[in-house]
Amino acid sequence: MAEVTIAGLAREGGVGVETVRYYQRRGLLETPKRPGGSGSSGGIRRYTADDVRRLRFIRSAQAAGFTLQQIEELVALDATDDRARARQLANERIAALDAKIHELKRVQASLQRLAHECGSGSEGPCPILTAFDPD
Amino acid sequence: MAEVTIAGLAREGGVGVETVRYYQRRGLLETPKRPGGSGSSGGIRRYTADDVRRLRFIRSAQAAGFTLQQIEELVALDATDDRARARQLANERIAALDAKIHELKRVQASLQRLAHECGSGSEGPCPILTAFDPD
DNA sequence: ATGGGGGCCGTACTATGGTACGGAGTCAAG
DNA sequence: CTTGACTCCGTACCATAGTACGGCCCCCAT
Repeated sequence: MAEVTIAGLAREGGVGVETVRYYQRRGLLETPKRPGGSGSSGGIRRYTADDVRRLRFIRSAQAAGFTLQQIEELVALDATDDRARARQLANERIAALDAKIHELKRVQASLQRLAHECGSGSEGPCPILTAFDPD
Repeated sequence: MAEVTIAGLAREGGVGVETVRYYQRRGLLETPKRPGGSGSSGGIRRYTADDVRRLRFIRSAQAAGFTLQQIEELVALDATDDRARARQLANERIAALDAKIHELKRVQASLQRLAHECGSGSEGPCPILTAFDPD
């Protein structure tokens, strides 16, 4: 893949340009040097496949429930080889995801019950407020 | 259960007093009348088991991924018996939860792979940045 | 060489879901 | 009948994760 401008990077990562710039400000993405060899304030930055990977990593980690701050730590960790810490963060998150998945299933079941009770005909109360009650 | 003050309601719902007041401002919880029969600016409000149920409903619905705005609609809906709309909201959320659960499982698997690859000994790169790569 | 579409940068604004604060009122126990 | 804990209310502030804007610069095609 050829090097791209910030708009290309954003497109590859499925985010907006402003989001990329925001991640740079947060230190999650590097800001490559401007090739300013001749001009007064430099040229246009170019981004590599590595940058795309990193941006995608951020999005996946976010989907995993990591906050940007934690992702900051993960990115830093990738450089330092502190395996123990990396394992710790991963395991913490795995446990948290386990809990989250179970909770989502629980509320999903409640919703299914609600949709069912609410679904037939148009009689009766359709008890929204008690939908989650006897969990 | 006897009637309680706002602190009791908050405790029952597992939130802070300020959060209860915030929900009242948002119209998610009702604000009972102050028993101001005799004084200059009324007394202290009392909350019932119904209010506790409602507060718990809000928390569960939030856990289900509804925003407070959507919960506002659900609460309003409970009064109007618009079954079709209630069913629609429930089904939308069920589908969204399905997608979310699958995504969480996916990233959880990636984390498990990461923890495993990162877990033995202390050699090699421990590829955090590529942990989510070949999804 | 010029015009337009990006890129660059700082700063400001947004939405969501709270959390904190200060002053005044109220209530129950000692 | 005072003290101290709690309530009430308005308003202000916070963190998170962006999103928008305006001015300037750069680069490439026409």
